[in-house]
Amino acid sequence: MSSSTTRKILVTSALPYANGSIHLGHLVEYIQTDIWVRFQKMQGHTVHYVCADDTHGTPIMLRAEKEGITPEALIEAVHKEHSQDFADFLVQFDNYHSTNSIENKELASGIYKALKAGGKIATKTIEQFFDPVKNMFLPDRFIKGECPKCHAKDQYGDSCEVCGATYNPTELINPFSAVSGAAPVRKETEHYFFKLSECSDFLREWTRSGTLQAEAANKMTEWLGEVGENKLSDWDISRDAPYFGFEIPDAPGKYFYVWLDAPIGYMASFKNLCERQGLNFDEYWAKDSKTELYHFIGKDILYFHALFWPATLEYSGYRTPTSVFAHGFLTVNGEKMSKSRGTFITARSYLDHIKNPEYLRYYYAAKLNGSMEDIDLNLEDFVARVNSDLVGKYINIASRTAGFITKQFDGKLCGVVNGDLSREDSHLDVITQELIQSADEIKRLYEMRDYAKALRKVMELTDHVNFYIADKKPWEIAKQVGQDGNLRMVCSVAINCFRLLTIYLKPVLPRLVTQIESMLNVQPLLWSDANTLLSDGHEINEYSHLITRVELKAIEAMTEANKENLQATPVPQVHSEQRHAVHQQNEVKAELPEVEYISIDDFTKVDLRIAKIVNAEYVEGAEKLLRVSLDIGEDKPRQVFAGIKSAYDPESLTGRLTVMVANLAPRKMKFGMSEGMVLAASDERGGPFILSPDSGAMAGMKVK
RNA sequence: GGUGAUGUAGCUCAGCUGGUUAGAGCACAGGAUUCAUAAUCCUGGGGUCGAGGGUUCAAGUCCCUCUUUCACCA
Repeated sequence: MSSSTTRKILVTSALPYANGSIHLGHLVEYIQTDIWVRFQKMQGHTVHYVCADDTHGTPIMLRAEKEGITPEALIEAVHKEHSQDFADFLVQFDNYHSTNSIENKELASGIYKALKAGGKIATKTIEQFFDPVKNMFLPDRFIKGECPKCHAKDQYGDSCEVCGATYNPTELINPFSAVSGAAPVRKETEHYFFKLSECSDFLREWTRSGTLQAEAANKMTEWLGEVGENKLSDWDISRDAPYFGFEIPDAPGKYFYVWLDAPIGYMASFKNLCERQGLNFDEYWAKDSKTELYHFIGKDILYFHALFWPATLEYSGYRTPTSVFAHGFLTVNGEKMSKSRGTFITARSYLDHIKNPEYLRYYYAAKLNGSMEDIDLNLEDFVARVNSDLVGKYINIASRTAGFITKQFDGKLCGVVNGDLSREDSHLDVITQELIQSADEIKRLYEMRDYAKALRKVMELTDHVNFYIADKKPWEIAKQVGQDGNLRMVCSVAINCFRLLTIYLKPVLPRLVTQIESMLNVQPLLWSDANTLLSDGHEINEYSHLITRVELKAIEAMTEANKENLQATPVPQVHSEQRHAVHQQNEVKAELPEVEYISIDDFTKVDLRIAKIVNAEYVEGAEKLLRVSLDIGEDKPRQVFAGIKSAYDPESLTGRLTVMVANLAPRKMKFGMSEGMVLAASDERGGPFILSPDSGAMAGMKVK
């Protein structure tokens, strides 16, 4: 069967960002990759599967600050959590490293120097938003404001979630920093660029050389433009301090943008593995490497992996990837994962409720076909499919025949390989042969990452084995006198078929298969074992239940638990500044499953004061605002624009006491400066309702 | 808005370069069976293949328009 020589393969999955937990969307990719890697290892090839946490960038820095810990402490904790999640889903990395590692720093610096020496680095002065309070430049995602198209409030600096418009943060109306709330100012800064615009010939060549799926290649031509047309612009690879990352050599205060060093993390993780295992790094990464290199990614980060990454490698003297395999997104019950529906499910939550990771591995595998199409996790279908295929069909084969062998034949099988085809029961050879002959087809499908078709084939074979058993009726043979040999033959055939099916399912169900190997009393199964059968007299161990059904109740409990989770997290978390090495797909904007507490210190930062409304009036041209003058015991009253026009007449407010935020950063509005904020309650049931203190409170008193 | 993909039985999906009455699994109904933690086997109902035009002897499959859902537009 296999005349193929041993291949040397390096495989990666995209690096998850160290800013949040692994969820079921992430797992599509890791499970897809892990199955492929296990499959290749079963072929006897030399395979190294490496990954790492993506640890740099503004969101990590700010989150660590918020939690009062160092970024290093944050990423170490997340690394531990991620590692455990992957291990529990049987994702078997050969190395799980970090982009904040010495190897990565050296490689990133080396690559940068090589690019610079090759004339591929330029500097340009650009203008960026700057937070004058926090003293830092702000990524687009950290600037919020009013959408220039539909005027929705509180939108991110890159796109509007209400109308879907995309724009530059400079176009936002009344922008403010999501970090400090201050109005950002424009400030010039020098940035470093990778001259991607000079790489289009190379990239056009590379993307056409069979490295990408057809759909992905289409997208590339869209990005690259027609021959002669240069649609690529240079890539901004630097960020200013403060930034959690690697400082650029000879450029104090300038740091590598997280996306520069993230994919280099693939190399760094492998280098770390090389150092521990004595492997030859250059054999895999040198320009003339004969080994294979594959990156599994989500389709949202194709841009980085099919343009920036190969160009970076090419022009810094390294080999380029053999292929980039992009997959689609995960939907749950046909929709985006949603916290309110309880379908935003973390890896840990799944394990807590469903326990068995192999159900999910099987279900994903049954859906994955190697294309960029999205896949749907339909929870009812999940239960039906897993129970029917794995318990009802596959495991049932062993369950219904192994007992005869152990009870009546001391666990000893008879040989089936030399069955005489002229015998009346030659059918048994037909079924066994069908299974053996399917090995190559299934192998081909795994290789192409069409696990859906591979498993459909395996389940078709499983059906055939069950037909066979129904046809032979071993339970009837067992009642007949003098038919022992026949009974033993039928069950031995079934057990042999079960073993073959087990080989085909091993990449998907590694833990279950380990148990089966022990029950069958065989060495760890390799793909080449599909050429052989169990010998005459081979002794198997007693069958005991290997797998239980998924309960729909467990699914319901899981989604319920995740709904509860949502209610505990009313505080929206600032979204990541960019897509990261792993897709952040379907991630709802309200981040972080944990409750976010603030300290008393955080609270006292807010200066709340009793304010006397000395005047209130309509603002010409404003639909929602009233101009309010507030006395808080200062020399002159504060001017505040409050969005309470819909609920209050100006006259009725004058003279009232209420509560204001006195130290909110002043904001220039269309109608003038607003020097604070009047607090008011509202939700879908009504409002706004401003607050009133009990009698005795005086203007200027601090509220705490 | 532009681009790409997507829409096939209740659910999840197959349908290659157009070719007989459109398929599978699950679910459902009836029957068989009892070795197997009701698993298995047989039979059956169920789809105007998103909508409308067109090309063709022949279209789920090619072309056009519209539409659903998703993504990308650095």
